[in-house]
This record gives sequence, structure tokens and C-alpha cells, in this order.
Amino acid sequence: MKSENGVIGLKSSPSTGYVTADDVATAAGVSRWTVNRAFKKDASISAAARAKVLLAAETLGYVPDLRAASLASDHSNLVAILIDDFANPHKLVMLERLTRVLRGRGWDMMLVNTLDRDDAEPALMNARRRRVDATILIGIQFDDEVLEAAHKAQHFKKLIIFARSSENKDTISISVDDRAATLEIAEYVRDRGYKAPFYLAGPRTSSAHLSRKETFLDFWAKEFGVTCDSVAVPAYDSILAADIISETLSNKPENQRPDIIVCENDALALGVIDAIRHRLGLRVPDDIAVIGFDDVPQCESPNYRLTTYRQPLMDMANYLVDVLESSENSQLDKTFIGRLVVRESA
Amino acid sequence: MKSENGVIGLKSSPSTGYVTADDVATAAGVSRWTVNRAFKKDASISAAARAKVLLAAETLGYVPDLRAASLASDHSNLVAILIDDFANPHKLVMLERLTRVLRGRGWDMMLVNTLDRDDAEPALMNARRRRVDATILIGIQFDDEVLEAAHKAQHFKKLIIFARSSENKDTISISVDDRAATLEIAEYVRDRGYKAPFYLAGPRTSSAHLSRKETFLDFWAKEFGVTCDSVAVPAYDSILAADIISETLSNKPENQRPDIIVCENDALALGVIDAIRHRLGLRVPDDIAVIGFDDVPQCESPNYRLTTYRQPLMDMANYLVDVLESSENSQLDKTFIGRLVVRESA
DNA sequence: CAATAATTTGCACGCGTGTGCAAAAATATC
DNA sequence: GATATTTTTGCACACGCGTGCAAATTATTG
Repeated sequence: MKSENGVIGLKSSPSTGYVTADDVATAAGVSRWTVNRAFKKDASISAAARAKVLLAAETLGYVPDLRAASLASDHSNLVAILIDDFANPHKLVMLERLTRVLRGRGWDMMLVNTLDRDDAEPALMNARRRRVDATILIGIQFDDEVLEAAHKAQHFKKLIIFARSSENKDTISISVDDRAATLEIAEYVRDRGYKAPFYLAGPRTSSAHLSRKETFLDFWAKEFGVTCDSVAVPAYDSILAADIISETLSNKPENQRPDIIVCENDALALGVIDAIRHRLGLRVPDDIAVIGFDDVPQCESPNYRLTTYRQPLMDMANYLVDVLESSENSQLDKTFIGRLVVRESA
Repeated sequence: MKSENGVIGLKSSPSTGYVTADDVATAAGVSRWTVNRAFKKDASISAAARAKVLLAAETLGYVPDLRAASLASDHSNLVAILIDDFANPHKLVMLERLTRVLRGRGWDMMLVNTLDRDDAEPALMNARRRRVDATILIGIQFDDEVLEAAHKAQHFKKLIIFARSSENKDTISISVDDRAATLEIAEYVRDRGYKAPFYLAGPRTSSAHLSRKETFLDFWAKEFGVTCDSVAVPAYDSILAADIISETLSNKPENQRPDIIVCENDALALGVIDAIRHRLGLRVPDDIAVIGFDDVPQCESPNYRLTTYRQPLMDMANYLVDVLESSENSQLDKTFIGRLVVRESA
């Protein structure tokens, strides 16, 4: 056994405080490359050597340095998740699923808070500086303009839009099939005999057609020849939704009041329920029914019991990792089908 | 102007696809070191050179590689946040504040989902492999046993417990002053004339004394000579809290019913309000009042209007960054004082 | 304008690992 | 038991940037 610095059993580089593969190599009596192979999954190494190395690593407290590995191999097993709109509780659910699935399959993630639209570019920059393998966008502020600017420069290996559809060609979109989901909701509304639905939309996203609102309104127009009213809330915020819906409805005479309010997501729907009860003094669902989208945890609360549409987040997250591990870079868009969760609100 | 590879204006290393400082250097007609200095804040570089470099970098689309920088300098400006209990909506609030403050001050963060207690060690390992500058623990599953094992091996530069007190010496704890907070709550309960409080605790954390529950019970015992009843919920979960509190209270004769339920946090309190109304058929606060802790967004909802204690999360997050930027490694524990937010639930 | 001080720039070496290939060792084949 | 085959191991070089120092340039002073 040779020792590179003339001392046997001592760390050769105590300056940084970290144990390196070289330290383990001398301790185990093998070369550094064998050490690193012991930590690689399908590496060409004998079982005996691997055991010897892992034992030495264990006692010395060595773990491979992923910065160096990434630098040398040019893939980091790191993704950046850019997320805005922390006010929406569904974000917490998505984060839980994503972190769980990603980590389970060997990926780490950076979380980047994207404050507002102008902040999108610096936020994307943060991801770029770490040379992440993919950048995942979750939120509403990433419009086509930002996306094209970002990808035109070829600065991103993979740019993934999660839980929102996008028609941008340089982008991979993993989302629920909004059209199918909205049609299922619309048919449910029809079949339960509601006659005067009202649609509460969220902030306008970039791609106007094929949106949930358009789909619902189209369906209703074709089915009954009646235009369904709608209003847009400028943010996915319960309080704001409550303000807007109560103002909208208190102006209407009672016989023009909707019998159900279909909301673009739960954040809005929960605010709507609050408004119906506490501002308008009406009952849910007896006077006005409510339907949401996402199935956030609060939907279970006996206060809300919100009927809503649940996205298959685990499937979507797993597919996301499939995309990460794929060498393809296009034609990876995929939509998923969720299911309507019927509770008492509609 | 020399060109290192004999070609002027062409990228010298097109293999990786990334633009390197060398590319910018040849484009700007300076050395690579001048390029990197242009991106360092207090570097010794002339204004003219910096402008020239930044222009070239802009057109070529160069941003410094933080993996390489970290490897060379042995500090990464990256922290890992280990978080369990994604069910608690307060976690989303904390994440928003932390990500905002950290990014604003030049730090990136890795998010690691710690599934359960046995998962703590692999989760910590994930942070170690990236050589993060600090590991921040937010959650309940990091008991003293885990902490000591983690730090005894000296594997972490800084181990920070955020929003929870800890007496572990190898650890930096940044939290609200639980004792002061609970006393403020207790005095409020007393001053509003409540006579029969009930304390609803969460899962048992490692350090038993000085906890919120102990503080409240001690206060009440000293003040009135009466022991205040309490029950513990094994998870910070609204539904579970509702189950347990309704079971506990439905067994009691009406004259032994508490007039206020003090909860260890909002997740429990919101469930308690649901239970009081929908399981027990009583009113809040007329029959039973409720107090929470954290001030999650839902407290604002007209359904809840929860009186609660708000932690100064922005101050705490900023102090966290102070700690990151400090060269000290001990004596950095700090507690903060929040404030009671009075609404209608108590 | 010369001499000195201050500022700016260039460079050798190191950070810890991956890649592809060749040498060495172990195993299989006749 | 000798050769062919497979498995395992070692190695030179590269990845992109930071550090500390010395050389070159610019600014200051009398």
C-alpha cells in the first residue's frame, strides 16, 4: 500500500475538512477510481472491492461530492423548481408530491421563489448558474414571452411546465387534460340539473383558447344555447375571490342569481363558499352550489366539503422524472386524466 | 488579442454547450480571470474592463458556473432545507418567506422532503453530497438523537433549527420565544375572563420542559390553583384534531365543558373549530372559544376568524441569513417575540 | 517630469470527480 | 494446462473557477 503523501492512515487534505475519495482509497488500499466506482450503481467493480471501499467510507464519513461529479460529467441530477403564487395551498401539495417522487428516484431540487413577472428572468438565471438539468415552472407568470426569450438562447437543457398546459414548442408541458376535466365537470353540472351556472375564472393565462373557462362556456352554449356568465379574479386568492363574487352577486336580482358557481380552482372556490355564507347570507349548496378544481386538503373540512377535480399528481410527478431521464427533448408533452371528487358542495 | 485555440470569435469548447469564462475572455480581449472578476462584487477591476466583459457575456449568454466556483472556493451559497409535515399550511408560509429572503440576499436553497423519522438520515445525506453551507431543519421529526448523530460526525458546517427551539449544543436554533408567547396567550385568556381552558397539544417533541403546553399549564396552576386539562394529537393534522377533540368533549357532561380551547398551532385549531360546529353542534366563540398559533392564511377566512399568535417570520428569515454569513458557529441561538392577533374566535 | 504609491491585470496551481482506454487479474474453454 | 474471454482495476486528462502573488499599468505628488 502506497501513501501519496508519505503518511499512512492520515487524511491527505485536511484543509477543507471534507473527506475525499483519495482518503478512502488509501484507507481501503485501492485506487481512487475504485472508490468512486463503489458509489456508482452499475459500475464495473467486484463485490469484494465494493464492500471494502464502503466500509472504509463509512468509518471515515465519506460521501461523494456531487459538485465535482456534476462538473466532470455535465449532468447534475439537480432540477430547479420555479414557483410563484405561494398563496395557493395547492402549491404545497404539489411540492410535497414532487419532492417525494424526485428524491425517491435520485433527484435533488432547488426551490426558487419567483416574486412577480419581472422577477422571472433573474429567477431563471439562478437556475442557470447552478447548471441544473432541468427547470420546472409551476405558476402563472410564465407567459409565452418569457418562455421564448428563455429558450431561444438555448440556455436550458429542459424547460418543463408542470400542471399547466402550454403550446410553446420549446417547452415540455405536463398537465391535466383541461378540456376533458372541464367537460366532466360541465356534464356533472348538467346532469345534476343545475340551470344557471356562473364561471369564476382566475388570472388570464397566455393561451386563451382551450382554457377551462372557454371550454365550460362553449359546452353550455352548445348544450342549452345560453351564455353562461363569468368573471375573472386577478389572482388565485380566496379573500379576493370572496370580494369579487359577493360584489358581483349582490348586484343581481334574486331570480337572476346563479344556482352553481364553477371555479377555476379551489383557492377561488373556498373563498366563494365563504362569501356565499358570510357576505350574502345564503346556503351552500341549497341556494348556490360550488365546484372547485385541485382537491386541496381543506376540501375535506366539514366547513367546505367541496366537490372538486383531483389531478393525478403522483402520476404526473413520476412522468416528470421519466422526462428528466429521457434523452429526448421534444414530443414529450403529456396530459393526464384526473377524477371528479364529489362531496356536498355541489 | 491572442486566441488560445487559434480561432478568433469562436467558442473554444462547444462540447458541453455551455459558454465558459474563456469564451467571454477571448471575445472581450481580456484574460479569463478578468472575466470572473467582473462578476465578483468587490473585486479589483476597472469600470471599463467590467463593462467590456459584461457586454461580451451578455451577447454570448454567459453566466458563471456556481458548481465550479463552489468547488474551488469551498463555499456554495447553497443551503438545504429539510422539511417534513407538508400537511401543515404554515409550512407553505415559512417556505415563501425563506425562499424570498434567501434569494434576495444571494442564497439558493435545496428542498428536501423528510418523509418520516427513519428518513431523516438519508435526507441529511442528500444535503451532504451537495456540500451545502448549512442545513436547515424545519419540522418535528428531528429529535436530539438524530441531531447528535448528525453533528457528532462533524458532517455539517452549520445545522440550523428553524422555528423550533432546541437545546442541542451543536445546533443553532432560530425560533419564537415559546415561553413569552404562551404567557401572552395565557394572560389574554385570563383577562378575557375564561375560566375553564383546555390545552390541545401536538406531537411530543424531544425537549419536554419549556414547551408551550407546560408553560400554559404551569401558568394556569399558579394563577388559579386549578389544573388545566389537556390532550395530545399525534400529528399536526386538522382532521385528526377534530376527531380527537370531539371524542374528548362528547364524553364530558356539559357543566365540565371547557369555555376555551388553546391549541398548540393553527392546524389543530382549525380542526377544532370544525369539530365544535359540525360534530358537537356548538358555536364559536359563544359556547367554546378557540386560540391557535402561527397565523396561517386561513385564519382570515370569515369561517374561522381565528385568534392566534403570529411569528415574525421575516425577521427570523433575515436573521437566518445573518447566521449563514457569520463566521461564528456557536452562540448564535436567538429567540424572537411575535404578537397576538386577535380576531373573533376568542 | 521623475519618482512613488495605488490600482489593475495575468498566471500557476488546486478543488474532487467522470470518461475512455489500456493493463492486469480472474474466469472460461478446449 | 495453455489459450481465449471476460471482468476488474489504474490512469491521463478534462470540467470551470478561486486564491495569492507578481508584473504591468495608471494615478499621485513634489
